Amino acid sequence: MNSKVITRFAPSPTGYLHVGGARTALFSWLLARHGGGEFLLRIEDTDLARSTEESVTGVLEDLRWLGLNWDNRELVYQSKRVAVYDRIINDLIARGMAYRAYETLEELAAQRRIADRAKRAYIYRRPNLTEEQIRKFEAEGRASVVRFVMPIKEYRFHDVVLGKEIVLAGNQVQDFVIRKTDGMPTYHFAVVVDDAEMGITHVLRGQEHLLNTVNHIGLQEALGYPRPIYGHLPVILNTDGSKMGKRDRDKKIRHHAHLWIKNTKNTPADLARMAEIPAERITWWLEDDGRQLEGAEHRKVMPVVGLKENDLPEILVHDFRANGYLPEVMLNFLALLGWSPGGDKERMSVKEIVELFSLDGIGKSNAKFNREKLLAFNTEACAAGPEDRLLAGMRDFLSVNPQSPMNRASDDQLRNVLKMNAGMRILREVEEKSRFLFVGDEEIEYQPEAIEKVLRKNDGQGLKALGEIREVLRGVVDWSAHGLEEAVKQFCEKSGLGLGKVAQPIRVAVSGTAVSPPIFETLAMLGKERTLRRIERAVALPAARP
RNA sequence: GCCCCCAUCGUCUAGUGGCCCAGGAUAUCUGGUUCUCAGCCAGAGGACAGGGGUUCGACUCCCCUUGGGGGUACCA
Repeated sequence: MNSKVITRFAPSPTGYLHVGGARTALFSWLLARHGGGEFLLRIEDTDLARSTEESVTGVLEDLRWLGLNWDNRELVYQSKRVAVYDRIINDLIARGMAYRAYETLEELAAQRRIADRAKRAYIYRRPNLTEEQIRKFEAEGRASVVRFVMPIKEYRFHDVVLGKEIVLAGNQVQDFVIRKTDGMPTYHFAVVVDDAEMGITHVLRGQEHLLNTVNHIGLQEALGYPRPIYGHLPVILNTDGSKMGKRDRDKKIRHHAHLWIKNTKNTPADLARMAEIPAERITWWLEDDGRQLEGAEHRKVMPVVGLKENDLPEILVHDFRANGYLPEVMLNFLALLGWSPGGDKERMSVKEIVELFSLDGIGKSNAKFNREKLLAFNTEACAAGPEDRLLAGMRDFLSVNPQSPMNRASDDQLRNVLKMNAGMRILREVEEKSRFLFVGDEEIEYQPEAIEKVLRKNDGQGLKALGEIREVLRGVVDWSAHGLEEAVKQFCEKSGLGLGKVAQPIRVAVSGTAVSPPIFETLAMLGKERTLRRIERAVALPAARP
């Protein structure tokens, strides 16, 4: 009975789920599913200031999209369990294993500075307060935290991912805070209590927690809790080696900010004004590549410098969804980021991954997130995907892109579009290449470069061809991809024009761009009437740049 | 500064002392296919960070150096 594996994912709802968190969740989920165990979800919202219900909703939705289902019907919210934590903390205090500490943040910072100047690590140890001092602090109404009396000794634990014993010397441990001035427990305390109460057997988490584990062990020993098995996952990095989620987006926005300033002859101060951010903040940011803006500031700067959300590299699970990656591909790719079944096996279904998963296949070193490979995986999955799978994927993609005109398409139309777009890499490409099929004939926006290059170049050669092919198309009776191909190819042969010289002008006329699905299928789907109307409109375009 | 972790092609990795002058994927390059984009097909180049040990034998074990990452919060 006690051999049953119980794992958990415990996000703190301070933002949406990013790929690092998703991978942690995935590995915990895999560990549970592989052994027929349980996977539980808990919301670590002890940081009242940063936690939001909105991000809880978002994280849950992303997990559902990925198919990482959890087994507890009732979610555990730490913020709702303060009474439980309080009881245990008060008991620790009564037993002399925890105590109130009265230093202000400033006082602590000053002590750290002193240690820093002496080139020592700052270690907090219990100050010797007299009864009288304590009474005075309390009388002053001075705020206090509760610190745990961390037994000073060497701590060691086995890490299943690293496959080794982690040792921390006694002089490295300190009395850490377990209850904050606002009355909330710290992460370190709540995590220990909840893991024990939920019967968690295996804790997989990011490597940033590696040394925190000794604090948790200290607490477990004081409270008489069993120690779960720990495994600390390597970090996922950006291509430039920075931590994933941090730098890539900032870098791109900064780049565009510089371009914007250069091209529009504006100043950083103008940018600051238009983005409604203090000018000092913007100049501070722009003058050093090592500096970064906050997410909220990014969102203000982006529209000013002409960037849209999906111009930025994807970091959040939701970004990948909104760009049209398939969740099972994300899972496959994420699983491979730091784990391998051994041998040459790479493309796996979720079921296979569950079957093959094991802790000792997890790597120890940090991995850089490689978008090209993910793209290749997605391309392959799209090519292999059954029609219904792709249709469902497309519907899901459209549901998170409600502004797309393709939301108007029927299932049959979508199936058709999907088929025409064989070779797609992500569903967003399908949308971008085919959306023109679902907008009104008068709403087609011609791209200036396309007009120039395909229609006007060489004395309006394209326009001329377009005028001629219009007549041919008017006479086409069998308006199917096949019938159209026959008619157009015949025309090409007769007039000595390459197919490209004819297809491109038609493409621009019906889509407004130089890129579309194969032309005959496209025209067949658009229908004779709409095709001719769009060609009319294009033919009427001025022959030279106005 | 102090503490901790890590180290195979550009990237993700296989490899657990001889099967490896290192395999796969992706990216790159070359050629082919094509009405655009994408795709597809064929082929090529590309790595054991450096230095010491241990051993008959090290990519594999040990040590040092270097490099990368994490922690050093009343954030998680």
